[in-house]
Amino acid sequence: MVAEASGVSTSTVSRVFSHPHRLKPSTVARVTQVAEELGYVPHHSARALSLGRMGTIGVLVPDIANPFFPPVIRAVQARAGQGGFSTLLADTDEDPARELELLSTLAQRTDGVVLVSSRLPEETVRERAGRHPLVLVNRDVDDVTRVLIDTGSGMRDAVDHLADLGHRTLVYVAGPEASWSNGERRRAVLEQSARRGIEATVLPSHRPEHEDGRRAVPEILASGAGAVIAFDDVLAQGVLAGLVERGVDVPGRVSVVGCDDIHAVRTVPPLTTIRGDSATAAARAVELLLEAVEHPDPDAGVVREVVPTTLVVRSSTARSGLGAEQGDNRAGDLDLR
Amino acid sequence: MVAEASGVSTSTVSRVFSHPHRLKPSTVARVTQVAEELGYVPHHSARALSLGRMGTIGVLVPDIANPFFPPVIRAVQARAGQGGFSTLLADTDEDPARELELLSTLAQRTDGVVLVSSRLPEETVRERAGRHPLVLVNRDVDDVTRVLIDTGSGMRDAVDHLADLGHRTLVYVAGPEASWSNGERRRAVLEQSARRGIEATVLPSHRPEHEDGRRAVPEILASGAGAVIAFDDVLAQGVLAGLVERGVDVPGRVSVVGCDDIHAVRTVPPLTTIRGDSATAAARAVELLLEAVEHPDPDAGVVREVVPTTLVVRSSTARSGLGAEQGDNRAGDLDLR
DNA sequence: CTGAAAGCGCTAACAT
DNA sequence: ATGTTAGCGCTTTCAG
Repeated sequence: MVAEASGVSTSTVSRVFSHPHRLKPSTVARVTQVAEELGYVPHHSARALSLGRMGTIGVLVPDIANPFFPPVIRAVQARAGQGGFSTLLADTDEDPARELELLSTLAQRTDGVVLVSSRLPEETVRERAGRHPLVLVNRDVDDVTRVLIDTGSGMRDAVDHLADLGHRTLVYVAGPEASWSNGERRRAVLEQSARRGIEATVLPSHRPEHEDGRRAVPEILASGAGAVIAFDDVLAQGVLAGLVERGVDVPGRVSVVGCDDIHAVRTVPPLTTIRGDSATAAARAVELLLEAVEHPDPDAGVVREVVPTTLVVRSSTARSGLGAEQGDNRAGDLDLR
Repeated sequence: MVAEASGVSTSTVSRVFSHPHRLKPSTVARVTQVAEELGYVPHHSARALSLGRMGTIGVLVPDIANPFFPPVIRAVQARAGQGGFSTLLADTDEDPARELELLSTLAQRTDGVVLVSSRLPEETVRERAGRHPLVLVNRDVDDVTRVLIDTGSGMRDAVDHLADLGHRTLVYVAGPEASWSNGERRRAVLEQSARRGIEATVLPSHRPEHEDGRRAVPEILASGAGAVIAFDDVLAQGVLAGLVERGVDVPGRVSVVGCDDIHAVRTVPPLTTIRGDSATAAARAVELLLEAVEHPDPDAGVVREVVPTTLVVRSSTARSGLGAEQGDNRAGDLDLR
């Protein structure tokens, strides 16, 4: 190795880059100097091979273009960086097959992976977690370490809020079938609606995309419901757009609530939504993962953490029937197709 | 290695995973079988060390939460995946110091990096490109391979469009100072405005964030300009929101144009903007990078490619003075602070 | 078609 | 405080 041009052994050079404090300051200085001049940089793979560690963790998300995920990814990167780890990111495009494939690839290249909003079957997740350090975010699988955002509770608050405003009918615009969050949210909405005497219906299976929300509007109007709760803010915003296009007053004629409080998405009117601290959840997941990576303890037991949510009331929800007298739109009845 | 439990040598196992066709099908089958059972997976770092290649490229972007980048990142991942490479992603948070640091880290862990919208000084970029395969997107530095999106030309079209609508005054809401795109766009707006006899002013230095756009509104109104061109759609959407809040009619009283055609961002009214194919640009960048990685040719010469843009006219721009008679807002004069 | 042996660049005992 | 010596797990001539 060229760095011995500074008259020391490879071990010394190695130490300069790993345990500088165990060396005479003068040598450190000299070697650093020479290395700098020669543009020498420790070879990462060699280091990883020798150390038996990659210094890298992976993050797998369903859709990097969904504004819910960037803050999560950022938080993962930030927390991993603090621990001296880099982050490998991959996007599954909401496709379970691709997710499994990428998970395998990631597993080979990292010391552990944070799997966010996995769409994989429970058994598969459990099986993968057995082979490799793995922590879940937004997915509740027994025997696998996970950190959950309790949007179910937020949904119950949302239903209460709507009930308090006098609403008796509501539709839940569902998200991806394979999403655990969607299951939680739907169940919470349905149960709490029953409890509060609200008639709730579900419009199933939407990709969390603006267009999907927009396209759900005819059905929403056809249902005649006075309120809609969407799986997330992206869908909610699409619903809002579709409603506005048809001249339906929000919140006068129908109230809309979203989920996740994606502030990057500004709406008119500002959306009532459910806020959970996804960044904290992500950071916690990384901490749990690094713990498992750095202190592998066979019988450490898995952890299940839950971060709370709160309902943020803005201007997209109002008293039921408020807009009735406006009578300026019967769009729902006109444009059902 | 455990895989010799199948009665062959390590070389054979290695070949099973690299050049299966050079082996007797029966051995391949047997070894694959055993490997599967034992859950054996080739050790990535060892492979990389031996091969002298990582099988990974890096992407560095200023802000993963800015909707302009996810499609770019996706395109990079997709194209890299086709070439059998994984993708390492990092986010610089618009901070040059962090960018340089991350670039070094990435360089160690990858075979090459795609540097998107770099905020680094030209000299630094050139210097880094000398050490490591590097291709730029949205940044024009001599002697470094790059693919550019020609938004300058789009901006000229936008100015023409506005001029044709009778506008005589305009303000350009600038993006990050260190952004090459911003430089190009500002220059194009200024030059074309001069050419068309439009009086153009610049509101400098904004982060491409909704809030920053919103906050620029008082100054925009104070300028009395009838049109605003924003650095990008994120800022434009912020401007729109700020304008709406103050009851300023768009496009009646002021026309607004954005840039990038970030369709995830729906606005009311739909935004006139400049569309460029960022995904294609990103994919090209990866192709160029992989070419350099796979066929390192010292005197290959750098490449400079430009992808074109088009002006997409929607509903946020209209004839100058259209809304004058509405007289329902003098918000600009009232709310200057 | 397959085995044996050397080496990729680094780190970690083990000397000294 | 530093040099020596083995590997880390894989790929690859070179033999057979």
